[in-house]
Amino acid sequence: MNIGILARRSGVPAKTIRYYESIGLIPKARRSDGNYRVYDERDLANLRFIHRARRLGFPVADVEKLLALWHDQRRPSAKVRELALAHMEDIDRKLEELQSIRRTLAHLAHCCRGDERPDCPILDDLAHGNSSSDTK
Amino acid sequence: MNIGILARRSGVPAKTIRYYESIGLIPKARRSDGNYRVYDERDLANLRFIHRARRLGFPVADVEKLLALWHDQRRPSAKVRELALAHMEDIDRKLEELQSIRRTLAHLAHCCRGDERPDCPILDDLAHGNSSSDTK
DNA sequence: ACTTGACCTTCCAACGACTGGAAGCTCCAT
DNA sequence: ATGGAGCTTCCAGTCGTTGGAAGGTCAAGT
Repeated sequence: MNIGILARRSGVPAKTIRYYESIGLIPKARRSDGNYRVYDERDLANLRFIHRARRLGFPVADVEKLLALWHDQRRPSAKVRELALAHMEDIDRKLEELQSIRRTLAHLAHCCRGDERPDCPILDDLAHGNSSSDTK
Repeated sequence: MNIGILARRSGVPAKTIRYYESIGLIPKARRSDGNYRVYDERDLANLRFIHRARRLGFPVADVEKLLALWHDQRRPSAKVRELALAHMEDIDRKLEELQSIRRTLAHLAHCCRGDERPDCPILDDLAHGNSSSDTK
């Protein structure tokens, strides 16, 4: 299987597969006579795993750990759970920040008439920081 | 006012102020005899504006537009409102994605016992994508 | 046999928004 | 004059790709 097929079947772009090889997330691929990378079903399974973990927002470093745990038949599931929970806390922090920002923005946009006139509470807030943009 | 003072008073690190100058977000500063950057209260007001806009998550390109509108006495507030609303839509998209990821993660972590045994629904899901990690 | 076009290779650069660090200059107080 | 804080420039690194150039390979069609 060439890299293009692997890309289509895994959902990971060829460019990204090469990148993953370059940073050591996946092993160096065997090469054909014409120096093309050659892959098999195991590589596909690996890449699908990686793709799903990335879509769940795990950083590449975590994906590496998850892969290692996946390949380790004797892993304790506690370690995986720990990684997932830590990542969730990260997400919760981001959610809270985004929600706070969203609230401020919604309030300001609501206060702003949004017409041809120049007076604008959004700019006033950015300029003087009186009200709600002090989100932390 | 030297760059260190400006940094302290604006909340923007000196390094970042130089970076903003280098990308043209703020004008090139006047220099002292010893080639130090010299700032005044207007620069401080500018930087505070930038700092608040950035904290609200506006990308630097938007901050540039907001700054220009702020300096334009004849701006229509509609333009500012438009920028703010577009940014809010962006935030809403991110919120939805994060929330979807969070739900999946919470479900998986809930299903995983997290003990010394190797069987782990989180890894199973990443490996075979049966359930809920197909968030889009 | 030759040509076309799709696919592959490597390498370098860019994205966004900084941040770190090295090497060296300036300013002020002691 | 010496020390140390603060400033200067420049280059590199962060994170995870992505874009593009220049060139090699492969299979199909004429």
